[in-house]
Formats: sequence, structure tokens, C-alpha cells
Amino acid sequence: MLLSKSCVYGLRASLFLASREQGEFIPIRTMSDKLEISFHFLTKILQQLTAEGILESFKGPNGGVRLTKPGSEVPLMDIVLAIDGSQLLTECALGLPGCGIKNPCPLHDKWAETRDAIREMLEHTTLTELVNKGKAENLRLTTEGGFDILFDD
Amino acid sequence: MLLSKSCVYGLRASLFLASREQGEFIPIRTMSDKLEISFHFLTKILQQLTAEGILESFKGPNGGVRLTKPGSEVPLMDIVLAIDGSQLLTECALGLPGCGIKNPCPLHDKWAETRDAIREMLEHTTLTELVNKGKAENLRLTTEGGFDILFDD
DNA sequence: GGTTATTGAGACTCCTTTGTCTTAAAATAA
DNA sequence: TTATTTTAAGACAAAGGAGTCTCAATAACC
Repeated sequence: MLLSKSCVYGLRASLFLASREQGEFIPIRTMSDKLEISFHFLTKILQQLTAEGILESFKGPNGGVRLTKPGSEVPLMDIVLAIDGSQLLTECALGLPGCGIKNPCPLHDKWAETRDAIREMLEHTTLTELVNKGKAENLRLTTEGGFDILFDD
Repeated sequence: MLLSKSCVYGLRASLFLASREQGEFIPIRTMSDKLEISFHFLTKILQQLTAEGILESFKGPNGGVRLTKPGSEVPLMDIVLAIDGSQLLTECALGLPGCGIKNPCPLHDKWAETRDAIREMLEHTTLTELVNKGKAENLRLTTEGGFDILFDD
């Protein structure tokens, strides 16, 4: 698996937040319901994003979480790094410690190229970009139903 | 993690086999020693490769395992598919079931491109290609030491 | 102040991956 | 036939990821 489940849930939740009014705090319960993710599990994941400064939270009635920056300034990479760390982008494909230009494995060069493609994609894709695409084409963020169901009440 | 540990070990062992005389059976114990992999664990992994027809095995004295085909005809993809399955190349980056052209998620198009780069790399890189590179530049397949230590007795 | 809605923190369970160990089966050689 | 060397198979243990649950802390509203 490329990304951990925590990371995937974190991405889906971040996209959800980016699809809303920016200043608005959204309760985690709302997100866990709409996105079909376990509430407690999602809470733990979003706590990581809050700790990393990607989200900010507010307790009590009308509380919830929100992005600290506009979604257009948040590349997917930020969320991936916050949850899964840099492993994916630094690790040797053959699992050898310290594999790099100085001391490479036979697969290093080819893998470095591929890895850069992944990095580029994650760095150059922003939350807002995906939200706009999702809204325009009514794409899904859940098992069933399009983007529009995220806005039902 | 892109590839499971089992898969990485399977790749290293397959490269080791491809670096030897093709008809020769190599004891798993020899490989586990040289590659610094647990013998019993490696045995289980190579059993999978044997079951998939990538290796063939022979019991008893002078027994061991060997590639069924020349390493030049074995792309890395064969080993990855045998051990990790096709998950990596088919799964949705946002974890949605059945994500595809018909029913995509917002990330589908971009991820499909990146995924194709991984696929290309795995399909077009053969064991022999990496072995030749490893031998020519004395690259490593273990934590320490170059390709040459695989041929010490 | 008391009640309610919310996040925060941590203990706990469950499942998968990773790794170890034991025994059986097969092949060879003496 | 018996001992030795090897893979095959499966039980078992350890570690980490995934998911659940409970209780505390904070903020709003009555």
C-alpha cells in the first residue's frame, strides 16, 4: 500500500474541509458521518494534523476543526508528510539502510526517478485543485454518491 | 511503504539467483546468510515464488532453488505481483472501492499517471539488467559490502 | 452554576505482517 | 537401511497498524 489508511482518511477529511467555507469550524462527527470513517479513529488522525499546524481545532458547541490556510496553499504532500512521514520519498526500494547516491543499490537510480514522479504529483496537487475538479464533475469522496452528497444536511 | 518486506526480500533473493550460473541450485541457507535475511522467513517467501513458477526447487543434498527462466526474461514486476499482488497498481489512492475511469475519485487521473510510471519501471527492468549494473559498479545488495561479497566462499 | 457539545488523551482490542520454531517429506550418500 | 542435507508446511510469537472505548478538558448556552 502506497499510503497508510490513516493518511488516506486524513486526505479525504482535508478535502472535505477544503470544500467548505474557509473560516468555518466543522465538527469531526459531521465528517466521520459523511465520509463513512470511524469517528474516534478520524479524531486521532485529525489530532495529528492539528499538531502539525495543518488544522486548527476549537472545543465546545459550534466547535470543530478547520484548515489553517486556504486549500489552494495546501499540497497533498503536507498531509502525507504529517501522517506517514517522509519514508515513501526517502526509502530504498530494496530496503537497504542509507541507500543514496553515495552508496546506492542496483535499483536506486530507476527508483529515484519513479519516486520523483510521486513527489512531483503530491507537491503540485493542492486540496483546492481536487475540490474544484470534484465539484465540477461531481466525483466521489465516499464509497457511493458524488461530491454533492457532502453538502446535504 | 511501497513494497512489503517480504517482497523486498524476494527481490533481493531473485537478484542473487540471477547473478549465479543459471542451471545451478542454490541452497536457501546460502542466500539467507549472504543477504542477511532470516532463513525461515526467506524460505516462506521463496515458497511463494516457487508456487508461482518463478523459481523451481530441489530437495536434499545439492538441492536449493533456481530461476525457471533466464534473469533477462524476468521483470521485477513478476516478483512484485507474486508476493504483493496487484494492489499497488490497481488501488485507489483515496482508498475508494471500484475507483476507475467509470467512477473516479478526484485524484484518480493524476494518480493513474503516477501509477503508470511505477508500472513501467517494474515491467521494463529485468533481474539481469540490475545484476549487470550491480556487477559493473560493485553496488550493494546487503547493508554493507558491494556486489562482490556475494561471490566469496 | 449546571448541562450539553465538542476536542484531547490514553488505554485497550483486533488484525495483519513479520519473524521463529518444529516436524515432515524428499533426495543423496554411505 | 540409516544418516544427512535440503525444501515444505504449519503452528506459534512478536510487533505494528487499525479501530474502539472511556474519561477528562474546554467552551457555549440556559
